[in-house]
Amino acid sequence: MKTRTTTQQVHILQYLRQKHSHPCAEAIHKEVVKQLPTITLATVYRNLNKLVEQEDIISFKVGNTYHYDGKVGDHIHGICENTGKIVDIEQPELVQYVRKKIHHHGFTPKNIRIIVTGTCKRGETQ
Amino acid sequence: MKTRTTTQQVHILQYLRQKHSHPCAEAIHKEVVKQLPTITLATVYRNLNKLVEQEDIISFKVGNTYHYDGKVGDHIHGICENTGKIVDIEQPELVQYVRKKIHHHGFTPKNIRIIVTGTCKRGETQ
DNA sequence: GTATATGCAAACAATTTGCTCTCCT
DNA sequence: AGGAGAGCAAATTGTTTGCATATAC
Repeated sequence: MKTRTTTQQVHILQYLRQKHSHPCAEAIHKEVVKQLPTITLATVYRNLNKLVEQEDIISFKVGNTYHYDGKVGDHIHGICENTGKIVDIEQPELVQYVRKKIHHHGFTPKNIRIIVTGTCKRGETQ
Repeated sequence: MKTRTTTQQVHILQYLRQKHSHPCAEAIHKEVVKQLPTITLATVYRNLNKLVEQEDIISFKVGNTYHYDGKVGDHIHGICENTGKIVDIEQPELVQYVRKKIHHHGFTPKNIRIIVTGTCKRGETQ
């Protein structure tokens, strides 16, 4: 089953690449529908699943909801309990180090998701 | 609203403390219902939520489902793509190290969840 | 005794699926 | 032309909730 590049897919991927928040499917739909008025939430989900499979984007759960991220490199996600925001913690060497340690421990890692709850700088001043 | 210790809660907590897998609510219900035939899935969920809030247990998502763990100390969860099992990767110092690094990076961490997909030792020989 | 927790069934929210039609290639 | 994808609506899954009754304190 060869995959086909559709307008919808292009828009979704573009949006995720450009946007550096970590929107959920509904937020993505809300945005993309502005340019493609007929696109449905189901289509957004189907495309997101495809993009994740192709490793063009990554996904992770917060609460009950999947969030999507156009940045695929190793990084850490921080969920600020005060601002509610999901922030990127760019520490690729740290993730690399964790990866190595886990491997030494006898588990061959593929994907590593590190999700931290706590407070970001902005959140602390609230 | 002061909390009350019920038979149901005791059984659920006991089960999670003793069992070192990482069952989901349904699996817990399946087990606990053997001793408490009238307990419902809703009650299991209510108690699990309470226990998580009280920090007697921890929870984390894999795929669409919450999994629960009676072990609350810092550790890493490995999801083996071959066996399907969730294994504990006991590396408390590593998690401590990650915690420290994240703090230095400007995010004050509370809970850290590290979830790795890959293959465990047993999975590799399959 | 009183209020919190249970059991039951119904509600919910996020995500998926079946079907028909569209439109890439 | 042929088939992957879109759109729509309905289904499914995991989890939560409202209400009457049971039970812990």
